[in-house]
Amino acid sequence: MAQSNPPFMSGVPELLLLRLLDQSDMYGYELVRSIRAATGEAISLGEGVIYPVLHSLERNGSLKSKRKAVSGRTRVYYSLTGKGRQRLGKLQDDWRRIQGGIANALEVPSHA
Amino acid sequence: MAQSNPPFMSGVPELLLLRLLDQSDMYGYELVRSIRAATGEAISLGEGVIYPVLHSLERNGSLKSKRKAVSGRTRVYYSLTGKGRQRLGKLQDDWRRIQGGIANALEVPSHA
DNA sequence: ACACTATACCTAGCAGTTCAAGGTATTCGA
DNA sequence: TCGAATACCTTGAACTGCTAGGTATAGTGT
Repeated sequence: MAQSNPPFMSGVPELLLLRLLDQSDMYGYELVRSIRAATGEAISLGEGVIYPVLHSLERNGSLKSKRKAVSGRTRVYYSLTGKGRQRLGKLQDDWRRIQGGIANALEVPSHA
Repeated sequence: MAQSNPPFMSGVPELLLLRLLDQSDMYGYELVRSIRAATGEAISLGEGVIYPVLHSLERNGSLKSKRKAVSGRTRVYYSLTGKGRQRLGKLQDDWRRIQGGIANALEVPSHA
């Protein structure tokens, strides 16, 4: 059946979104800039990445949304659910694991 | 014509390969196990990942290979070239950058 | 009044990367 | 002698994330 596991290093956009939403509710457009800021400009994810992730997280119950009209414009604020907080924990663990693994490999003294 | 940049978090298999080969010459099958070991079992890349990367690195001049017969079996040993060492440096910098960015985002005190 | 930028939402389609699953051949241990 | 381990390899597909669009409203400068 050729059932493929997700690539070993994926889900980072999801992790960052959940992490920021754990600190405060935010809307999509805001998250785009917040991710850039929170990572010290190291990571810049476009709207084409953010919105689809937001939608799939809401579909699976990790987020819930609330539309809010602000001076004529509509914003969709997202907040974490219990399931989302759980998901965040798992992704954080996964990340630390692979991050630590790579750190190990890199820390070994160089041959030169 | 829809020219896409590589995903912001790719090239880790390549990084690990180059890093290990910087320590000592190795052959493909050996690298598969070395990566598992060096990362403390955190990352496990199959032969289907390793061999293609090895070949493309050789094609672009980052590695050179040397066939060696060992008790009837043929092993292909790879070693870093100058270009490969340069490539390793760049990938290491890239990695530290994005790794640091994510660390920043995660280190901010949690809302809970 | 008009244009231009920023805000704010969204989707389709593709490109690049990694993965699973095979295939070949030799050697070694039970 | 039969299976597991060694050692090489490729194909095809899955998955993620990127580019490039699209809509609409509000603010700013001229």
